[in-house]
Amino acid sequence: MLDQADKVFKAIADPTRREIIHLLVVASTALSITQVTQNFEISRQGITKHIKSLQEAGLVSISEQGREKYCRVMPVKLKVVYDWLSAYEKFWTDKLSNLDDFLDKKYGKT
Amino acid sequence: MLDQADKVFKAIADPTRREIIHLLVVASTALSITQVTQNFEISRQGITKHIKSLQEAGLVSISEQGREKYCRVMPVKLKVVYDWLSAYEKFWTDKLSNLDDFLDKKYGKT
DNA sequence: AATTAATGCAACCATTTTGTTGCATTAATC
DNA sequence: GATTAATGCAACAAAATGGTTGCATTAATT
Repeated sequence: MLDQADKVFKAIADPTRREIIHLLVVASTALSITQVTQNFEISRQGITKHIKSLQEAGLVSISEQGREKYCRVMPVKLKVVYDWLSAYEKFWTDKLSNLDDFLDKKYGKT
Repeated sequence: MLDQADKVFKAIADPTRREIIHLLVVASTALSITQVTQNFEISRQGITKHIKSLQEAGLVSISEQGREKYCRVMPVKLKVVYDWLSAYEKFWTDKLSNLDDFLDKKYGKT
């Protein structure tokens, strides 16, 4: 069984799913499955599968309303990715600390 | 053909590959394929395949030295993920800006 | 009540992924 | 020169992925 973080990483690995996330954030409102589908070239069932995987990752929550299912994005769930990345962030945000690391290693930590 | 960003997202989707990245960052030195393998339960060939996918994503660079291949991690390549995330970062870093967005929408932007 | 629209369910398919094993090759060591 | 160690190459297999289609169900509309 994949843990939640794993599901999020897998969910965002697919470009279509990243686009769905983007669409729902930009829409800034819940969209039905049909409405989501209209923004893509693939079939409704294809979209449904993607949404299911997003839902299992917690990235999308669904509320039923009559015969429609409204999908709302939960961007906060992307935080696990952000947290994982934060351990490596220093490698691109702070050139100086890279140099520090380098010098620490070369001349010994003070 | 997958673009580079896509390869990075796919590369980090696998937990073993995320562990390899972590191992190489912690090691803070290049490790041979055999050395990497010793830190996992799976076969050398399994590791080799993972390293190949990390290499194709640009996340690992390899230098040959005699009969050995040394793997060095290039964490800066994770920046594409960070950049993608930055569009959503506001949803967990700043509660106030969420409220601002909400009020902007409800009462109109000033 | 009949029709239409939104979705669910299931089967199917091709491709990719994640792993394995066996054997070959090449480089280092005794 | 023979042996050992690090890796490459190739075949294989199981499972997951990303997509399709056909038909059923349920809810809304006319």
